[in-house]
Amino acid sequence: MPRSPSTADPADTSLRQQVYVSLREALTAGRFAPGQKVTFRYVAGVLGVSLTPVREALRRLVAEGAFEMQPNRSVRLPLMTRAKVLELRDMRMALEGLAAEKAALAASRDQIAAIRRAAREIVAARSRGDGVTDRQKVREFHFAIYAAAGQPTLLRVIEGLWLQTGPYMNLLYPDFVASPRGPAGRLRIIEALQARDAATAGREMQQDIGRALTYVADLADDTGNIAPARPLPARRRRGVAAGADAFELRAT
Amino acid sequence: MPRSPSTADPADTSLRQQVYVSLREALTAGRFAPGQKVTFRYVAGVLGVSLTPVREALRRLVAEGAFEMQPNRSVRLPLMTRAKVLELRDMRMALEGLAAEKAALAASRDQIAAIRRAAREIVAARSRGDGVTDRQKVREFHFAIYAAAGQPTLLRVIEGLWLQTGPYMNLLYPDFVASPRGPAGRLRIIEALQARDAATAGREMQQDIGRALTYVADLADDTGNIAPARPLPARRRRGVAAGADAFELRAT
DNA sequence: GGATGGAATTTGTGATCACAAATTTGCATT
DNA sequence: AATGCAAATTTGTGATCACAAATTCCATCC
Repeated sequence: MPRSPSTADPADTSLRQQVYVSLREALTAGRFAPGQKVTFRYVAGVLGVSLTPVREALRRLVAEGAFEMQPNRSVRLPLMTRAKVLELRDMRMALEGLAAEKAALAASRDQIAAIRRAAREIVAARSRGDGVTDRQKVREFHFAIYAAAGQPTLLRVIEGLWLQTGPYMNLLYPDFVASPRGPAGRLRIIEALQARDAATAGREMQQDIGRALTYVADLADDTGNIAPARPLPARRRRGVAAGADAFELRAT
Repeated sequence: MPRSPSTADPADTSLRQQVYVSLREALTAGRFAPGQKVTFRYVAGVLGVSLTPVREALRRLVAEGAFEMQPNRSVRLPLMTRAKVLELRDMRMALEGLAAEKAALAASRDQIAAIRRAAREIVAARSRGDGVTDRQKVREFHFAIYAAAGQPTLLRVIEGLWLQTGPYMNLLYPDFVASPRGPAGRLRIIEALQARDAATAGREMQQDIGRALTYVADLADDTGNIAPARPLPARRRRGVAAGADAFELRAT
């Protein structure tokens, strides 16, 4: 068993890995617009490396579905149609439900404490209106559970699915939080983990994900346009294109 | 939606893709031994290409979990422990069950006919003792169903999971067939698809996979050794290493 | 005889180059 | 002003090279 079951191996210091992590973070932070074309040389230029590591990092992200390759051999951020959101919803319900079941059976006292802490921090951040911390802690809450399941392959696949939904969850963030989701669902999950009740933990996790992504699906049409209920603050236009913000290579 | 939802895009004529397909086939055919190290230059030499396309193809397979990268930065075929088989079993039950449900709702008359045909050919091949055709048709039967579900992302992830179990299913083939699996389960699946009974189709698919992989799990120990009930015909030793057979670049 | 240390070899990584496919640009024509 | 077409530019692909990390080999020593 490799030391790090996650895809972001901190022991890997290769440029390829650094580029991969940078792109992943930029993706999660919503710094690519839907349908935006990403060229190898542009990424290489921004990060100050040659094409070689960029190629490998970008190709990996294509393999993971985070980017898509077009027939004319250019790489773009995929558009998110309503059908694709629903497909991802059902896959995430199945796999993250499974992970929650496993976590209920395997989570240690310390791991449950960490999960509970993340849940508290979500509430705190949301009451402050701190969206960045909110999203970060939501992710932390979920992955603390999935890591506690102790299933490295399952974890890797779930990470891949988040990578595909991530950019859009971010794009729709204000609406997403306004959706009917309070801390109650999370508390029920934690309770089930504590009680080692795998069936309930799985079911509650499925409901949580199902509600969230059904809501997101209703914001997407069939042509790949995402339509936020309220217009987004600035520079982010719906539809294709819009200029890319630069992203920096994380500190080494 | 890309023309080919599968990972093996026939329209892609790049060397990278050809190397990827070659490695994939060699993997599925069991031409790599568990734990066997695979060097870039060896693959490049056998296929008569430079390192560049080999790197990208092999890295993609690492990203898909078909190979694993060691801390000393060499690429190997992962060992298959009992725990990993069980993990893959549960993931496959969840996702292939989901795919069967979707297929029950979406499969066309023609698609169901193709599924039925594959099921018949499995029976025929098995009665002839034709293992190669048997395995091929089993794969065809399953993927005909998953393709009928019309969910490209789901299909891609399932293909990735098969790529991880494939080499070992092959290794254990004689035992696997001897396991208590007849055509009955497959017929029940087809019946459910025909009746558009999603719940039953999903449940039957889960049972089929659950039975098969539980059986395989019992043949694996915790150290990564696969122990066939009867010794395998020849040159294939259990445990680490054993020389690699060459594999050829498919006709272009 | 087995352990040890350093040289020789193997092997992955990143940069660079040549080239062909795709895209954009710019100009001429209707 | 819209259209067609060729030149110019952009961009992905594959090969090659230099280099450092890892591995193997082999002589030497206890």
